[in-house]
Amino acid sequence: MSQPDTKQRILNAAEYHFARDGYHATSLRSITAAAKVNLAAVNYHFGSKEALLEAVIEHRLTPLNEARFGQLERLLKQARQAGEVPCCRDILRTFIEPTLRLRQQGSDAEDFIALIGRMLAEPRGITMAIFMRHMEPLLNRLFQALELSLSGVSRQALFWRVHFMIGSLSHLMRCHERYAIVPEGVSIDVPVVDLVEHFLDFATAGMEAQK
Amino acid sequence: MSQPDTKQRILNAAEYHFARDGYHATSLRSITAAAKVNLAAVNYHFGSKEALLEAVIEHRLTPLNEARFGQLERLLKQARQAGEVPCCRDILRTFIEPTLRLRQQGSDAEDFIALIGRMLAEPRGITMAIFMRHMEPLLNRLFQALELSLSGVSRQALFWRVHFMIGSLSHLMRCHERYAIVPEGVSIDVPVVDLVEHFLDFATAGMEAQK
DNA sequence: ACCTGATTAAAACAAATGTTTAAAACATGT
DNA sequence: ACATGTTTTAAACATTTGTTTTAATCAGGT
Repeated sequence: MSQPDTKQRILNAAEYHFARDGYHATSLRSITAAAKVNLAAVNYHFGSKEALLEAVIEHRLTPLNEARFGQLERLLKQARQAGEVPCCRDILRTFIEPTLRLRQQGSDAEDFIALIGRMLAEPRGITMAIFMRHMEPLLNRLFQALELSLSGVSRQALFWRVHFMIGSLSHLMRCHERYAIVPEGVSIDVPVVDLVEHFLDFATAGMEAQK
Repeated sequence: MSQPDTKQRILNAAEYHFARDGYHATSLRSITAAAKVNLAAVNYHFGSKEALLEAVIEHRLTPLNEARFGQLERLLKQARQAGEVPCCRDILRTFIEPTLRLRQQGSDAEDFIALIGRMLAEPRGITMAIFMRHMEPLLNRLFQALELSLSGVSRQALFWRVHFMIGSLSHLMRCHERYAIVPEGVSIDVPVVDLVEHFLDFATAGMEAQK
């Protein structure tokens, strides 16, 4: 009864604390305390703090990226069969929707989404390297698809726009409730579906912008 | 010959290292080593590591925000006198241009811009609190101006779009040269003027997007 | 019941952290 | 030249960090 889930408990606690406080500001002791396991368990099961981070990433990012990849391929195939070019909004949706879906309450990956956001912002080094290794193929495919759809936008401009879009997304993922700069009459607690549409409104228009 | 600039040397070194490695991952010893001052000098001149961070922020962000504020007010006044409503692109420009100008090489605040980007991404706590305290008035004013210009966009939607825009900007500020996902035929080393226009193309379209 | 390998537990380790202390060096005004 | 307040220096401080060690505990097969 004790062994089976201790590894999982560590993963969950690590996810939570890495997401909340960042990699460097999180100590193994706070993780093991939250997971109610012995301090040495981390090094026993994962080898090191860094390997633990990679395990957390691997555990969540792999399925997420598979979902994103699958949806994108499906869309492209569908369009190809219809002899059309997929529209920008649909392409972006394949990337954004599976992501933000994880953000909704009770998704059990709620924390992870903040962690990705944070990784995209952490300084060069471990976190970024790990993250990019897992993202590169998907990002390349996404860029390729967008290039197909937005033939009017130069390669250079498209690159920057994707960059901006990723920035918007990572910022959104990172900021759950914080940011007290909420004007009157605005609610932060908006259903994820609405949030996706808000994002797609913004990002699609930005992508398609005429010079 | 020794006293006059030791404080400044610490500030510069701190700026560099905080920007490069983040607040938590930077040790006072690496700062004082780079600044070629004694370790205790930090606590003597600034009181604590946290206070040093605040000093760095204060030192750079105050003039930057004054520039942004000034440009925005000038624009609004100009429009008011002409009986017009300032266009979204111009409003955004007052915010973005002074910012990215610091990014260009040899601006001596090159590091700082990365630091802001990083602060916007660091977990709740010290950094964010310090940063927000300095940003809130300007952000409120910016929101107000945008609301005036984009009367067709709901308050709620506008809030999110500003959020996305800030995200794009902070991501851009943070990523100088990294991000190896550079497609063929794309150059990262683009003049700041061009970068500003790329950004404004994207952000303005995103802001003005029809639902 | 006993052995074997895997897991947990408590303690200790060495290294690095921010901060403080106390004395030395310096500059400045008289 | 002296005295005074400021700055610099080197050393030490108490914590905290990730990791390792050693022994205890557990589970399952024979």
